[in-house]
Parts: sequence; C-alpha cells; structure tokens
Amino acid sequence: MLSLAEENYLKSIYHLSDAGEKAVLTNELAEALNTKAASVTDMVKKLSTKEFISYEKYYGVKITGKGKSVALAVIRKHRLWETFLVQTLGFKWDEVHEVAEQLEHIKSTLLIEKIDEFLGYPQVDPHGDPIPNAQGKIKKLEKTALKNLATGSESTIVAVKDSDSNLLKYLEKIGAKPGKKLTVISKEEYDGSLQVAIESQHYFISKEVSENILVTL
Amino acid sequence: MLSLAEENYLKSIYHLSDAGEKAVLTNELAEALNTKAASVTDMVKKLSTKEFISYEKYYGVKITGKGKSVALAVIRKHRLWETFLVQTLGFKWDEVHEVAEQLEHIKSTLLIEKIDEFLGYPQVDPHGDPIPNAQGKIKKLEKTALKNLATGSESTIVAVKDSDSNLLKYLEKIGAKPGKKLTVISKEEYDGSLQVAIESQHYFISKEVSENILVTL
DNA sequence: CTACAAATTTAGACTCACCTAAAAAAATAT
DNA sequence: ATATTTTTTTAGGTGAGTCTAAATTTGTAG
Repeated sequence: MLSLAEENYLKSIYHLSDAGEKAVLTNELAEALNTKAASVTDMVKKLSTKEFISYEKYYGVKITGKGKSVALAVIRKHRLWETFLVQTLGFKWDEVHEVAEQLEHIKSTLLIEKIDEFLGYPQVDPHGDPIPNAQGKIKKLEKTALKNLATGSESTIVAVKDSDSNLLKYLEKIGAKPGKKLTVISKEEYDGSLQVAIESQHYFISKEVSENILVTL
Repeated sequence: MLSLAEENYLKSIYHLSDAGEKAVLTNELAEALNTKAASVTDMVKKLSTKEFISYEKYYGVKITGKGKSVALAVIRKHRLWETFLVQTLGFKWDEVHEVAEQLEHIKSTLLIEKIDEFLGYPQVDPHGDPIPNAQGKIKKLEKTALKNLATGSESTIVAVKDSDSNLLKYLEKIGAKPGKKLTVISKEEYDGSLQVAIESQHYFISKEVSENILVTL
C-alpha cells in the first residue's frame, strides 16, 4: 500500500513529465511538491527500488508503466471528486482543489466507482480535464478557447477557465454549461467579439469571455 | 492542526469515556487503537500538554472541553459520511465503516457543511447514532427495539441492527426505512410477533425482525 | 580548457508515531 | 502484610519523510 507522500510524488512526476513523455528533474519536483531537493532525492530512490520510476543520478526520473497506473488512479479520483464537489455540492471550481487533494487519497475502489456511477460517468472534470477510466485510459480531447473557432463551427463546451463570479453568473444565464452544444454564428474582426447559438438561442460573446470558454470539436 | 493519530486518540477517548463521563485506562486505549500501552503513554502525554486531555500517571486520562469539541467534530464527520455513503451512494451499512474512518479526517468545514445540507440535515446516521451539529451538540434520543413497544404506541424508525440482505429487502418492501413513522397495532404474547402500521398500511412483524428494528418515541 | 555557477547528491540530524524490554507502581491473593 | 500478578511507565530504538550543510557532479562562460 502506497503512502500519501508516494502517491503525491507519482502524481507530480506524471504531470511534470507530460504523461511520461520526458524525464523530470529533481528541482522541478522539489518545487512542485513544496519540498527540498535533498528530500526528493531520497524519495526518488525509494520509488525507484519499488519500480514505480526509473532513476538515474544527476539525470532525473522517468515514470514506469507501474508508476503511471498509480498516478492515473490518483488523478482519476482527484477529477471525479472535483466533479462531485462542483456538480453535486455546488462548490465553485476554484474552491475544490485543496479538498480534492485530500479526497484523492481515500482508499476504496468501491467508493470511487460509486461516485463515478452517481455522477453518470463524466468524461471531463469541471476544469475540462479528462477523467481516466477505471483502467487508467484517458480519452484525450482537443480543447481550444472559443475565440479560436471559425465561423460556422459546432463544438461542445468543456470548461470555463476563469472563475470570476460575474462571469459565472453570466454564463449561467445564457446556459453556457459544460456539455452544452454551441455554434459560432459570426465573428467581428475589429473587436474579436462573436455571436453564438446555444440551444437555438443567439448570444453575443465578448472577446474576453470567448477566451475563457474552452470547447472541443 | 491535529494529526490523524491525534484525532483518532481523541475520538477513542471520547467514546471509551462515555462522552467524557469517566476516566480511560491506558490498556483500554491501546486495545481500541490497536497499539501498545507504551505508545499510548507517549501520545497521552502529548495530548495532555496540548490540553486536549488531562492525564494522571497510573490513573488514566480524562478528556477536556477542548478535546471533546475535537472528538465531536470528528464523530460528526464520520456519521455524516456514513449517512452519505448509505443514502446517496447505496452502500450497505456494514460496508461503510472503514471508508468513513478515512473520510472523517478530511479537513474542510465547507465540505462537511455542504454534505450536511445535501443530506437534508439528518439527525441520525444509518446505525441510528445521533449526528452532532456543527457546534458539537448531540441530540440524544432514546433508542429501543421495536419489540419493547407497548400496543398503541407511536414511534419513528431510527435504524436496523442486522444487515442481513433478506431482512433489508423485506424492510424495503414494507417501507420500513429510518425516518418513517410506525404504530404498534397489536402484539401476540405467545410468539412475540406484532402488527404495525407504516403510512396507514398494516404489516405483520415477527419477533426476530422486531428485535432488529430500532425506534425512538 | 579552465574556472565559476548551478544542480544534485550525500551525510547527519530532526519529528512523529510506533515498537520491545526492563523497571516501577498498583492491584490482588494468600 | 507480604508476595505475586497485572498494569503502566521509562528507556532506548526504528522507519518514514523531512531538513540543513557540505560535497560532488554537471553545465556554462570566458
């Protein structure tokens, strides 16, 4: 059974390495985990002998398959809990991170599967990040800001970046929630504003707002 | 900020002392916490200097007001989470304890208040134990087995002791869920069976079942 | 290519929560 | 009242995860 610290190291290594693509340096990890390089060296040796990562002195660490599946399980829990906190309990999505950091370490497969079921098997969390399934598979979806869409393109709202409560209220009003379909009707070149359709209702969206809405095609 | 171990000690001390009524011995605590007497002595000294308990060598410990309020906060969280697991996620109530032992240590007042609200401010958990409010006040309710009720008495179902799934299915069928009102229509002396009304429907309840249903007047 | 700077590792130490074994105190039995 | 048993405490030690300070390796600039 992995300790809290071990799980956090693996999660950070996974993220910092772009899902295992590249090696992660000691200092990066120290920074991310709010600890000192010397402590990282210690832990990294331990995780290496346990074969969750491979470690080469002065070079950095790479996450193994075994390590990835631990990391993904933790990330899955984190994102499901965030979704739960926002969707079910009405947290704002800038309030959820700290709590989810704790909840992600609760040990119970049954619990997380029930939460997943309760939420209706969501694909993305409130930040628009994809939720790995129970097998650790992630469905990558190309996110882009609404403002990058061409006129006429259809897309699905995935998340909203900013959490300013005025913005949220406005989006609430026009029904711009994650999951909703959206079509770009027209774009104004000179100020970057655009007109969109959400459920056959037309709305005017400023450039600022269009930069904060993430969509997928 | 209290550690997990400290919170568990305080919770155990609270329970073993009957809510602070009597002193708790080192060995009792060691037994309850699955640890050794020597370890208990160490921790008990620490909690004592922090004034969560008062400790007298060779005599035992007593929980202070400060200690009680910590213990009650943990117990509140434990019972709210158990209620959530059973009511919302469909856990059976003999499956919830281990998970609730973890969840009770999540640090976030906002979270637990939202859970409380989401559940509709329940008074008791799925075992029929009262849930302390945010101020640590417990509403004690006299629980008794259904079989102890006199003919004609009205009561509210609080919990079911046994978790045999046949029993649960039967109770489900007749709508005998915690919170439901129940009236004793008649009792048969010779076999201890009784007739009850739940929402103006009459049902026949065997002695065995009536021993497993806890009610409050 | 040498010298300095930056990153990393090693060495040694700390706290937390636990342990075992031995000593001390309290309870019990004769 | 003394001896024996039980309970509790003390003393000393362990592993996990962290730290600081010093040593080492690697990278960079002249």
